[in-house]
Amino acid sequence: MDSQKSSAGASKTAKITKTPSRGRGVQRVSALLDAASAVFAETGYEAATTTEIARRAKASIGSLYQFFPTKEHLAAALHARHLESLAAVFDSLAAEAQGAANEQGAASDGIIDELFQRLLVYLEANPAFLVLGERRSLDPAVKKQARARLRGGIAGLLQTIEPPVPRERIAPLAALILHLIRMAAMLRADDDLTIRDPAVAELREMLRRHLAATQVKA
Amino acid sequence: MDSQKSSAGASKTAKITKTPSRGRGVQRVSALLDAASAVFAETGYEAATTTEIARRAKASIGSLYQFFPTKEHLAAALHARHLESLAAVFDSLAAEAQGAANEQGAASDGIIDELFQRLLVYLEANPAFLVLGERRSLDPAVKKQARARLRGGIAGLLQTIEPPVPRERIAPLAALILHLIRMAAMLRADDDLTIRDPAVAELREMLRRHLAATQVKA
DNA sequence: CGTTAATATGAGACAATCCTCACATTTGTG
DNA sequence: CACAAATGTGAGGATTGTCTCATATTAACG
Repeated sequence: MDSQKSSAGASKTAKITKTPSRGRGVQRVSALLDAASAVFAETGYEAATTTEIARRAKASIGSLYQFFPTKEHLAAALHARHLESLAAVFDSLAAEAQGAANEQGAASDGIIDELFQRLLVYLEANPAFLVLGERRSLDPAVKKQARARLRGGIAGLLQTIEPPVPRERIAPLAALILHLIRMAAMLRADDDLTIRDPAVAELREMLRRHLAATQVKA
Repeated sequence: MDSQKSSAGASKTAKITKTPSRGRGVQRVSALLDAASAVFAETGYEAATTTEIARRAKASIGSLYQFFPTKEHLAAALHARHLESLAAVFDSLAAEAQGAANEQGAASDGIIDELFQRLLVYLEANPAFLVLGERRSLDPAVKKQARARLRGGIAGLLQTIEPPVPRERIAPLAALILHLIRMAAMLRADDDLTIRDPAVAELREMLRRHLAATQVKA
């Protein structure tokens, strides 16, 4: 919900975004973010126009700039919002893994399959997230932080599976899996119907095999 | 070298690009393409300006527009040029595989490793290719054709390895490998130093394992 | 009901960029 | 050398897009 980087300083033109304090404002912001998500997904970051976003949110441009002093701020807020949603996915998945562990004594490695599935669904439903995560204007520090957060979530899940994965492989594996999921999403969005489903199947099988081989069976 | 789509019709504003007929023009075109490659790689397609490209090529904007009637035409020509180079890589690799087959009786599956390596090197040396292949304005038909060409190259190599890969797995595998290589390139460009090399290693090991398991040992 | 802070509006200032055009220069050719 | 075709030039037309601002509307609260 926090629309701007008020805490992590170094904002050159310390332009203060007005956070809505009344119900109407909150709704507007939400509608603007929704519209932005759609437009960014359709046209990409650069080609997206603030005018079009405002139009779709049934707001005037002035209204948009009341809450988001810059197109870039709008993108940042939307990106942050998506990250929150993804964090929720990780949390629920971790809870499931925990539950399974308590019942059976150990979490299944199927949790990774489940993760793969859910993230894929999320990314297909919210293509703007990938667009925003790859846009040129994204502050490298923010990008790094976002990646670290996602990798951390995956690493957390990797730690729970049984038989275990060697400690030192967890970090690179998490990075790999994150990229694989993004790749699967791109693959589904881009490619030919006849090729994309078999290719995604091949990808998942490859990952399962690799994971199984990496777990220490001893 | 063919700068425009003179053959495969359906060009709406059938604007005819002037192909250089004198040596000076050929050099200009080459310099412009080089400059474009650099600028596109640095800033992405949309943020790249024709003015900057002309400046780097030490040409005037007028000169640029003499040979490329549109920024988009320039991008298309550059994309085509990169595709040619990549085709050359595939050819040389196929020749090697053929040579190895004649000497030892069967091509090694190490040829895929070699492919991976060479494409990775090419993509790192020519980041503009990825930029152009993913730009929003890229004609879907052209994109499809480019992908098919690359997949075809990989499929050709897959067919030569011994023990063989089942026929019906070749196409999806080729698609998968193509995406994996792109992913590896992005991974190297994007990620943290401490994570990227282990992650790429993990990726290559995963692919090797998957390939080995897919080959019919019988 | 009256005051005031929040929210809404859209014309247009300002800047950036693609591309054109009228004209200049170079170079191959008879 | 004379001529024509190819190539070179850069000011500026035309368009587009971000963001500002003066002003209008809404709604919470005593």
